[in-house]
Amino acid sequence: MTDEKRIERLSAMLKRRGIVLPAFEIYGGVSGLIDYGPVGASIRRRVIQNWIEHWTINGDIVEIDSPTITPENVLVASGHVGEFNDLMTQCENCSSAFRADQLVEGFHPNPDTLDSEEIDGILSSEKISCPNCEKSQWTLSKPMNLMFGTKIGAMKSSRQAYMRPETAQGMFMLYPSLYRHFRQKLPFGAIQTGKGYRNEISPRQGMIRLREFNMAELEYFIDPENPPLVDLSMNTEKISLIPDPNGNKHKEIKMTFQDAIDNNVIKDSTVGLFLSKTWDFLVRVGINPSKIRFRQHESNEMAHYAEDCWDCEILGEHGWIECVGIANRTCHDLLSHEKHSNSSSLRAWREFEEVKVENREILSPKTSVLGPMFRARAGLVLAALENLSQLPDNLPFKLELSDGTNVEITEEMVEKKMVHNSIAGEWFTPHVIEPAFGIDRIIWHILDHAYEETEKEGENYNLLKLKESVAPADVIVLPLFEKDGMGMAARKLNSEINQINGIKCLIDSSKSIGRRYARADEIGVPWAITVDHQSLEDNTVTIRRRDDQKQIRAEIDELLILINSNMISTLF
RNA sequence: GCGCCUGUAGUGAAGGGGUUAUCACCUGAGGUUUCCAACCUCAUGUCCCGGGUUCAAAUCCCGGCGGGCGCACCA
Repeated sequence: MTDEKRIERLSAMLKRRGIVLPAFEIYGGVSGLIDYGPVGASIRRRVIQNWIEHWTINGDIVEIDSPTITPENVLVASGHVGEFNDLMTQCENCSSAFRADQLVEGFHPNPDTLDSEEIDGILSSEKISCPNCEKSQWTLSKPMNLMFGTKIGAMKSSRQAYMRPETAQGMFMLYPSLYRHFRQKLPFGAIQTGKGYRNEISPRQGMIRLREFNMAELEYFIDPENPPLVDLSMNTEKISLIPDPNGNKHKEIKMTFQDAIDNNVIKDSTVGLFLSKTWDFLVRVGINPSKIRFRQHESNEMAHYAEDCWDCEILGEHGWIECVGIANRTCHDLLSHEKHSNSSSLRAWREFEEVKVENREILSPKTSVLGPMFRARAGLVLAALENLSQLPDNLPFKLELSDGTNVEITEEMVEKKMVHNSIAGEWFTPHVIEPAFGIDRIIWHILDHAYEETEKEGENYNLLKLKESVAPADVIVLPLFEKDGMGMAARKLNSEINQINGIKCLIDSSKSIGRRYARADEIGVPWAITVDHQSLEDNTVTIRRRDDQKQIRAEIDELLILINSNMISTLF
C-alpha cells in the first residue's frame, strides 16, 4: 500500500511546483511546520472556502472567528491543561514511555498531586518495574505539555496563556451570542477555520502530523431530548464502517448511512447526519470515495470529553489516516465552562409541551407589619416564611429562623393565599456534536488522489486531476507564440477572465506550447485556452481539457459566458 | 524522546582529504517553431549549520538542525 518512491516523487513535485514545502528552509527547517507556496496557498484557500460553503448553505450554521491565543483558565475548564501536564517517564532499558502518576498508583494516595522529584523518588525507592520489560530504570520524569505556552502582557501583570490546541473553545466562548443570534432556538451550529497548535513530540509523515496546522471545526448544539430529525435515505451509497471495535474486532461493514442509523450501528442520529455530510464534503473536494471509511473510537482512545466518536479515515500513501473526527461531546464543555466561569449563560430554554401549573397555598407576609416589628431580623423572617415546607394548621405559630432562634407569627402579620405558579419550561445545557477536520491532512489526500503518473510518448508525464472547485486556478491562457499579436491578445483575454468574480486565470508564454501544457497539468489547472493565428482572424480560441487533452474551438464571447457560469465542460 | 538509515543547484542524482565539484531535467534571455516537456546559443544557481582533526575538509570525527523508518507519544 505504501509506495515510498511515489511519495518521494509526489513530494518532490509539490516542492518544485510551489505547492507544499518545508518551512524556514534556509535556516535548516523546523520539523512539523510547512509552507503552502504560491500554488498550494490557492488550493488551501479553495478547500477551506468549499468547506465553509458546505456547512453554511442551510442557514442553521454560521461562521465565527476567535483568537488563537487562549488564556489558561479557558483551557483549564476544557480539560486541556490537566490532560496535557502529565509527568512522563521512560524506561531506560526498553524506551517505553509511561505516565509517571499511573506507575506509582498504589504507592501513593494521590499520585497526580506529586511533583516530578517526589515521583522520581517513589519510582526508585519502590523499585517500580516497567510494565513492558520489567526492568526498573527510569529516566527523570518530565511534564509533557503538548500546548505552546505564552504570556499575555508583560512583567508582573502577565497572564499565562496557550496557543489554542483546537478551535472549538472559541465556539463555546461565543455560545451566548450564538444563542441570541439564532433567536434562542436549537439546533444551531457555528464553524471556525484557522490555525491550531500542538507541540508534538515527534512530527512525522510530511503533512500528516504538524505542530501548527489548519483546522476546521463545527460545533452543532442540540437539545438531547429533541434531536433534529434525520433522514438520509437520499444517500444510497454504501459506506465502509468499522463499528464497535471492542465487540467484533474491527469488522468492516458496508451499508448506507440510513441503514446504519436504523440498525443502531451509529447510535446517535445527529452523529450519523454529520458522518454523511462529511462524506459529501470529502467527495466534493476530490477525495476518492472508495478510499473513505468511518471507524468508531475504542473506548480507551476516546477523548476526555467525548461520548461517542467516529473517525473518518482516508486511504493514501501513508495508509489509513484519521482526517476528520466526529464526536458527541455531550454537555461536557458548556457545563464545565459554566462552573469555571460562574456564568449562567451557557444554557438553552426548553419549553414544555404543556405548561405545568402548580397551585400552592402560602403565607404571604404583610411587610408593613413585619418590618417595624422585627426590624433588622425582618429579612430572616421573610426568608423563613418563604421556605416553609408545610403551612401551620393554626395561627399563631412558632417560626424557626435560619439563625436558630424562634419568633411567633400572628394572624396580623400574614395572609393565607393560593398562588398559581405556571412553569412553561426549563433551562438545560445543550449537547454538542463536533465534526473536526484536519485540513492539511485532507489537502494531502486530495493531492495524493489527484496525482497521476502516466506516460506520454515514452516520457513520464504527471498531472494533478484536481476537481475544478479546488484547482489553484480555473483556467490558463497560453499564446501559441508571443509574436504577431498573439501574446497581446492572450494578455487581453487573461485580464478579461480575471475580471469575472471568483475566477482565477493564469497566463504563461515562455517556452514551447507542449511544455506549458505540461506545467499547467502538473499543478492541476483544468482548462487551458490557447490563442493562435486563427484567433486573431475570427475571435475564436481552443479550449483544452486537462484530463484527456481533448481540444475544441469556441468563440471568445461564448467562452467568457461559460467561464462565468462554471460551464466550460458543456463544450465537450 | 530512543534506535537504525540519511542530508550535494529549483528537482532528481553521481562523486569525494588537494586546481575552477559532475550530470540530467528545471528556470531565465535570445533564436527557431502553425498545438502537447522538440531543437540551437548563452546565462543563473549547489556540497544543511557549528565545532574539531589537518598544511589543506564538501569529503574524516563530534554536536546541532532537517528528512525517512521502527519503538514510544498523538487528549
